[in-house]
Amino acid sequence: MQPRHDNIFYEIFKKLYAFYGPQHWWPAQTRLEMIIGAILTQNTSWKNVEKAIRNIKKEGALKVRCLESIKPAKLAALIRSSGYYNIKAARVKNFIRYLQTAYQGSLSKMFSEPAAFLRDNLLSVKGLGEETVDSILLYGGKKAIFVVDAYTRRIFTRHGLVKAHDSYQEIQNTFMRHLAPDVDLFNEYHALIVALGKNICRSKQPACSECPLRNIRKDKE
DNA sequence: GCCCAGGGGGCTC
DNA sequence: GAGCCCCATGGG
Repeated sequence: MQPRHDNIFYEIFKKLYAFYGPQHWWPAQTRLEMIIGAILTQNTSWKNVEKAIRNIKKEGALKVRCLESIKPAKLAALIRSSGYYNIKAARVKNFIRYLQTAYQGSLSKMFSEPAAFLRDNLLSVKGLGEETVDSILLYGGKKAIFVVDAYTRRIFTRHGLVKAHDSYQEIQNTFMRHLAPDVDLFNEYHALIVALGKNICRSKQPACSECPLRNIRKDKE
């Protein structure tokens, strides 16, 4: 099925973009920093992650070699502000080990893999779930993979565009059926959904009066 | 004091 | 496959 450029998924994107403007995701200087950030931000506000990343940088440890040799307890101390620091230290180490083993520590080699293949492999790394892996693929690898998060589920369920009990995969497929595989579009769309979720759609009420999506219609489906 | 944040794993049934 | 619990800090 060819995605049409006039369906409600595009309409919502346009509304959000007009309201919030470009979000400039992912806020990281390197791909490695992006990936570490994706792990650290699991169920954690980005503010707390920024401090953790600053600490790793200050230590001069934001390099594959350093992250490989650093002791888990030391890494945990550096990322303390991001919460779940013991688990996340282990998750970072798990990823680094995978990167070393499969790609000799080269992110360029890793990202040269086909997206579907890389997705499956990253999902087998303990501590990398669907949202984290898809973020890495989209924002780190520039692959056209749509990232689904809790806001996406909440907001689009509220608008009747996904079913309440749809799986992650089903929601992702819904978006990718309706949108052209465009990295920049997927990048901005997910970031805009987060912007909306953070601002005014936190409540469980259906559409507050200031919501940029308050007049959205679903008769274009 | 409460609730939540840019989740994921493990366990139970 | 769905429903819990655990991980843990920091900000509102």
